Amino acid sequence: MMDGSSEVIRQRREKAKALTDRGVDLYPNDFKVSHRVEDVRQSIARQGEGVDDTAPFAMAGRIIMLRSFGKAAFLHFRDHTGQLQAYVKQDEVGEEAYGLFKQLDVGDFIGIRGTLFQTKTGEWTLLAKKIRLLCKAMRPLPEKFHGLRDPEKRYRQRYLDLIMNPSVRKVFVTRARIIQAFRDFLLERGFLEVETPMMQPIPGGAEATPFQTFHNALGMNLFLRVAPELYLKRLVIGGIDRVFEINRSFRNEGVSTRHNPEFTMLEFYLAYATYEDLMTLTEETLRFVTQQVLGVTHFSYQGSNINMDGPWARLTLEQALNELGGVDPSLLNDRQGLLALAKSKGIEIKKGRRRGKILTKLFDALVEPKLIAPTFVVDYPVEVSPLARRSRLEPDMAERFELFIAGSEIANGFSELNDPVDQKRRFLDQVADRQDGDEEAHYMDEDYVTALEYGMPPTAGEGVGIDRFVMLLTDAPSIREVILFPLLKNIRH
RNA sequence: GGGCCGUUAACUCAGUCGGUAGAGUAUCUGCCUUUUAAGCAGAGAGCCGCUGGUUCGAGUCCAGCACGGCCCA
Repeated sequence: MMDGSSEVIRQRREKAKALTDRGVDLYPNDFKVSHRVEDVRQSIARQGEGVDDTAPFAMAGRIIMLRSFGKAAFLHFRDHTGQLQAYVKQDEVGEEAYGLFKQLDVGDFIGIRGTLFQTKTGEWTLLAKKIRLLCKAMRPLPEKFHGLRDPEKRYRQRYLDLIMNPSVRKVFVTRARIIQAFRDFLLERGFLEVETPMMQPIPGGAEATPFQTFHNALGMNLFLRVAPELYLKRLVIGGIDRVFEINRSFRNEGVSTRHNPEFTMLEFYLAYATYEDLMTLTEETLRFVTQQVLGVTHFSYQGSNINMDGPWARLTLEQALNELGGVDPSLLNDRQGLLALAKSKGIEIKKGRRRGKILTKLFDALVEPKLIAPTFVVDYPVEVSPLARRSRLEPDMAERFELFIAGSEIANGFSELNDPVDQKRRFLDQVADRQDGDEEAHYMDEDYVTALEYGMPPTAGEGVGIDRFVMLLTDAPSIREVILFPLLKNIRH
């Protein structure tokens, strides 16, 4: 258990004490590394049989496997770039050093000076001339064959997960490459990357419940942002007319396989563009990232084959509800009828919700799981899109789309509302919704309206759920598999 | 918030009808100087998630709680 009194841990402590008693420093920091495992692999690949077997190497890493004989041993050690076998024998290191070496365990960090040779099976191996302890591990690693499986331990002690499960490490390398590919794509097109406040006096930019906090010195309530949107648009007003941010937002909601209270979003804004332009750009971006990371533009996600080649399907919200959700078109403008339908499907709609909200709730339950191939859903009611521009043809509709892949919302974008008078009216509607008990409704943001009054060029903007997209490209069944330290409850005793 | 499932050695897991705790790996001891989940022989290791209840007796049955997983809202 975690109290450290188990037999294995007691034995480690005794070994550590025995080493200390013999004058061994358990935690030195003066070992200089000349080569990483990757360097050795590359040099072998380059030189093949011609590798110089007298060249000295100084290498370091964690012992991850140890096969010990009487007076010799094979071990595998690992650094960030890979793992390599080493051979330690008494004839080479001497009796004294070999005696100390016998006290080392799997999990300890070591430094080895030696030369390369091939074993009789042809495996390139570091023959130790000198071996040193660099850090004593006081707890044993999980078992080598089955690894660490308990999901709770994997998340709470992610370092063990990373040591024991190579596929986990691969997921997070892929995650980093995905983010890099998004960044490369946008920088290439002249976007400026910025950072805007995560602590906001008025939370805005999404319909979501915020976390609240308090600044002591300023005596000021603050919210963790639910989206960076309103700040990024202030930057567009300030003349940065291609701008993006990749960072955390926070929503005070339950956790699930698709929701973590803190999550990573890409938001970008492009002036002189419309939501139509944005859909085209979204296809290009996501195809580019997929191609960069996977080398192809198709992949399998949880048994579904996903092809990112375009053009992607486009459906209006009402079409989707009708054709995929089986909602009778005559009901679409009948609030009472929609409420009855929701009730019959077991979908909870809180009191006083307007028609648009009911439509999107029905959509989430009846349509979203069916949108497997990349699909844009367009034409959302204005009342659920308080920051989006009205359609010129249908003023009750917003120029807005959401992108769905594998039954999951991946992106949300629209032509931005830049009419300050309309924006103020929309905020007032949201305030009314909030008074009707909708905790997710927007707050009034007078300062943002003032900013709009200075003039924002016609602009289109979008948010992309990075964690969800990483799930797709890594075939992860849960968002916790793509977040290094997902939020878990404290263990109470 | 609701439903179902899980929690046993450091790790991965068994544990029958309620009868006093098992395996593999790891660890420890001995042997072993080219192994590949090394091998052979031996040994030690447990708050059975927590609290209560039923019972002569609970890992096992019941209730509550905690944490986790999946599904639903």
